[in-house]
Amino acid sequence: METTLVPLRPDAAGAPLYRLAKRALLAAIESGRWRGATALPSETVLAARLGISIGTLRHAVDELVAERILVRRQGRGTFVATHTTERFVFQFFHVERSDGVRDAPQVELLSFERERLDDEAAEALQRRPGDAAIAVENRLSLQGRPVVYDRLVLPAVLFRGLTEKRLRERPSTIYHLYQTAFGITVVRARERVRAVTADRTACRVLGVAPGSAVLQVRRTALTFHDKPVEWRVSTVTTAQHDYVSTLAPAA
Amino acid sequence: METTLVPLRPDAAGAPLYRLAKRALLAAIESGRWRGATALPSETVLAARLGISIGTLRHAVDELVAERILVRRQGRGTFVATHTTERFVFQFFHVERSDGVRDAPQVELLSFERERLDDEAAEALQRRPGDAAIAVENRLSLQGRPVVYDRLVLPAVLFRGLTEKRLRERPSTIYHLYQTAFGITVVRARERVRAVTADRTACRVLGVAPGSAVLQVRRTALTFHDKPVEWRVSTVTTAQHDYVSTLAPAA
DNA sequence: CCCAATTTGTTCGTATGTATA
DNA sequence: TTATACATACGAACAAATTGG
Repeated sequence: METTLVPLRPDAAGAPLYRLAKRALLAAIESGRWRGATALPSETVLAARLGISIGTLRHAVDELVAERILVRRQGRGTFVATHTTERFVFQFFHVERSDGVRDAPQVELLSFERERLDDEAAEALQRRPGDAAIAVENRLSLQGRPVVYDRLVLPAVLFRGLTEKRLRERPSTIYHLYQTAFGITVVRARERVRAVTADRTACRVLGVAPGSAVLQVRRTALTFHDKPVEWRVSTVTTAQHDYVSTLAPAA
Repeated sequence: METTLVPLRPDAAGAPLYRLAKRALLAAIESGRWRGATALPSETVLAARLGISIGTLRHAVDELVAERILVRRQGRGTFVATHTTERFVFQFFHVERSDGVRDAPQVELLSFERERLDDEAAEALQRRPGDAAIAVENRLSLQGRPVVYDRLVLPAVLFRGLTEKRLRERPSTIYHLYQTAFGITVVRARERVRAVTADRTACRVLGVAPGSAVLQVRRTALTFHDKPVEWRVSTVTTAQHDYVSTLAPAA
């Protein structure tokens, strides 16, 4: 599905030009055309292709940068944001040591299974209960200490060809694998947190005492247009760590 | 301390003009000159006063709007953001019903006392242990159900003249009171969440069973230049509610 | 109800500075 | 050094929302 950048025509709804430009860019980004290390065409070229002024194009790109979908680098170009370890840690991983030290977690794969969506996962993923799914369990450790027990559920249709081996041998983060191997870019996530008492599995995986209070984080990871692509329930020991709410825009 | 808007002069560090403009605007905002319902001078006027072009001024204002310090309204003007109930609910209150219904909480004042800063509060507020402080306890209910038990600690120096009566008779949110009565504008907050077992006080205030798991949220509320002005520990029952992490920039 | 004044929102164009390869 | 890319800054014109007469 190759989209082409053509001169923009006014919208029925009367949307401003820069939003039309944003939509056009987003469609091109979704098509995967600019994935990887190659930069987008320069602002001059993009503006010319879309038949708009450079200022208007910049307005569109500004918004995509604010949404962390694009990254601009002066002198180099504009790129589709990739899921490097840094981005994972700072945008999607919200657990850090109580003294404030942030660190990338070490991940251990505990299980990989094919299953069916239960009601909760189905609702979160906007699919039907019983649809084919892949369930993955991970243990995340910080400074050698087990801290998070993750259970991921993925719609099988979106991740055809995903095997335990591929998951195990990925060179970078899971979201980076989604992006490079399946063309699925996670752009943001919704998380809801509650306190529960640790169940047997959590006790075993995290080594906490039965009955201790742990955090349960329910995450829906979204790609473009807020389409859900992953459902994840994380159990977090907060004996020596905290869940940190994403901070507001930087000064 | 009345600051004046005068033509900008280049910076020693070579900072861009729009950042100098932003700093100048921020200083004027902090001085309290534009607090309340009155709009800022129009963009044309501000640009003229600062001796810069309208585009450059808009760049500066754009950033302040992104940081939720200013609010623009087409046809009306630009205003200093106020702590209305809406802003409180959407920017600073992170608890909502598990089914996703967001609602403004009803607040009950439980206690109001003068005390001294303990080590933890002192560190969070960047003050010395033993400094004079005011401690306030609140119970927040949603749909008539007690959900949050808040304990606030305020440095007494910043809130001279704060009495139980004034707190009780405030017409709007607590942050609105800070803003209007003490000239303290909370612009953002840092929160760290952990799971704990409810202590006696929490059980009594929230009516939960002893030993149940509850959330503990530690918040440092910040004003301009990230200066801490309030330390708050909230205990949240998540039997029927969730703590929702602030969502990324909207599409 | 419409008109006029005011204010922000959008769009265009141009020139120059700064970082990178 | 040179070319290219984004960053900053200026100015102008018109559109859209709001307010008050």
